[in-house]
Amino acid sequence: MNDTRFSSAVHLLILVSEAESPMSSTQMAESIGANPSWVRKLATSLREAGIITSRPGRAGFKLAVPAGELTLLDVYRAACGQQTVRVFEAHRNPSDACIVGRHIRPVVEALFADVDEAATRALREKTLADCIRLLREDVDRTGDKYAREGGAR
Amino acid sequence: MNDTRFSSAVHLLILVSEAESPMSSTQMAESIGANPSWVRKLATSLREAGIITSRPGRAGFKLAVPAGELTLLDVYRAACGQQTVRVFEAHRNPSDACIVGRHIRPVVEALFADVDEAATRALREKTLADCIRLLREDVDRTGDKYAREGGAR
DNA sequence: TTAACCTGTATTAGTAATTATTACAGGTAT
DNA sequence: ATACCTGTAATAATTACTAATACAGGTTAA
Repeated sequence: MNDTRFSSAVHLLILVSEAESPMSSTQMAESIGANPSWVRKLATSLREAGIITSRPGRAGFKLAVPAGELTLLDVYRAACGQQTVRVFEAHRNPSDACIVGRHIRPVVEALFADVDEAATRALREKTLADCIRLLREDVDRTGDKYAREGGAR
Repeated sequence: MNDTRFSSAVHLLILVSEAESPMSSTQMAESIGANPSWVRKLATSLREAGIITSRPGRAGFKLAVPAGELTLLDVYRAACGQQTVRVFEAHRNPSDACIVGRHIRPVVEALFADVDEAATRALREKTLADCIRLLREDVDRTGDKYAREGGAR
């Protein structure tokens, strides 16, 4: 997992939560800096997980859950399709001809499991509302205006 | 960072620590299931970090630090060239034309920093000796023989 | 009711990250 | 002096990720 789906999903959900007028996938893709089709696929994952709602033919994604109750672990699971965060990649072809090669897998898996669990726990402690709060703080800090160009975003 | 250097480095260090007779990079590459040249590059990183010693022209990598004092964070830093574990990748092109795009970076960075720190802490708590212990347990559990084919590996 | 825009999805192409391959200049040991 | 080794560079191949394109419907508003 070295993709940007999780990061983009957080961005997307902030847009969904905060936009004054409903945004289309194309508009969100422009804000995220990604491809509209890719964004729709990401949105589909979030919808299937029950995080947002959407309907064919009609702009207007909506949060299906209060931002304060949506943990980033939920977001991660939906966006990346994995129950637990996967921090490292195990080497794929250890040799069975060697005693170390024959037994390295469970070793690595046990180690990784602990790291993964620590990362997963960290994600569970945060919600989308925390993200929105951080964003607003940064907006305030920089003196930027929250509404701009018509207020839609 | 989605490569297998960390996982491979652990494997390599176990070999270095446990092999009865010194192994060459080619032998280690065979055990790891990777390319000899790539393994030598990995070994170079470990040597530069003071984790192992080696000399041109002569097989025989050696641990430069007691296995019980070598944390996996040390290994990670040497193998991957990063001070802290990097769990997620941030999306690269958020648009400055959008208020969310303008302020999402610090939000994402703050979130990621917490996750990274949790993962980094987990790595710091483990040593190479723990890995070797796990490996031996698995060897015992499966009834495999630790020495085999001459005992070298 | 038709034009404009939308979602959802599939397919293919492009790009970037990762590893393999090859090569070779020396060092070391038997 | 032969065989094997490390260290390193350059290039190719592979894989993972994203972009691009297309299109079948759904929806809205003039």
